[in-house]
Amino acid sequence: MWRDLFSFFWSSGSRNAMVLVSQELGVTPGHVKALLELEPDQPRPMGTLAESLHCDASNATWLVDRLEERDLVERGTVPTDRRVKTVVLTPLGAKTRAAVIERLHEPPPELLALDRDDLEELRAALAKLPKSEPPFGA
Amino acid sequence: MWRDLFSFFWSSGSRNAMVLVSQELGVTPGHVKALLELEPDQPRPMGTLAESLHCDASNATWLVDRLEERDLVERGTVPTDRRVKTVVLTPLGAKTRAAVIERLHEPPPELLALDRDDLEELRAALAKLPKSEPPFGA
DNA sequence: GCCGATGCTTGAATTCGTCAAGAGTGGTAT
DNA sequence: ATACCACTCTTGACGAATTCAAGCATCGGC
Repeated sequence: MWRDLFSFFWSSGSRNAMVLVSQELGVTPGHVKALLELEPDQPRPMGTLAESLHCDASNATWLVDRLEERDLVERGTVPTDRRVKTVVLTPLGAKTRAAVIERLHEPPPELLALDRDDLEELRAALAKLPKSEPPFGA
Repeated sequence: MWRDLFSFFWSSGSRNAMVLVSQELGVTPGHVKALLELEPDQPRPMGTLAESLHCDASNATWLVDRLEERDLVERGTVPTDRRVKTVVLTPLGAKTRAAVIERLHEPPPELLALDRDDLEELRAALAKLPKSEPPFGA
């Protein structure tokens, strides 16, 4: 049962969807992961970014450095605490992020092979899955 | 719709299941990826291994080197073409691979939270998915 | 027997990830 | 205020994973 779902995911392009997408858009998988964690016009402290990326603070620094080099994000500060540095998407960053999400949400061909009824059935069943906080894009 | 499924995989432990499993078993994620591509007692040329791993030939060389160091695989040759080197699981390798598969197939807690009816519904819907050749373990 | 194509390996460079140490700031207690 | 500890981010060292360019041996025609 679970194996069906897992195997499907593993075999379909979904497993390395992010790798493929990042190649298409000329960025690295790391860039993509980070971009997805940032909401447009919503600066975020490095710390919470590292946390939701499940990685070291120094790794977050490195990632943001790479993103900043390519004008995808900008660093900022908060007046209340001069220790924290924030990260926010630039217009280019927001655009790239939107493209990534658009591209990631394209269903794999395996799913498109299903007919309308089967799709609806699957949809209904999936709706029962507990909502683990959606990672991006509502 | 597809987004539900994708988001589920993304958010649930499944995304880094391989990382966790490899830590448990004392191998690296790279080891795991490679092990899953090898059938026991079925030597495989490096080339096709690299291909199904979607990686460079030199990367495959590097990976197999690491596996060989740990006695998980052995290199061999084919009599018909002395250029190709084959890779085959050792007994230890086969055992490790089985453990990995066993562990990977355990469903994530999110799924276990569903009640029996919902599970059955999901199962029925998934059964309609086209069979993309199962990557491992029947 | 030469010559281009093929299969693998080697070496350098890049990305990603962790850990240890440091610089700067904030908060608190004396 | 000053001393001290905690917190945030950065830097540096290192290992894992990945790619590219170059090299070596071998194969397959011609």
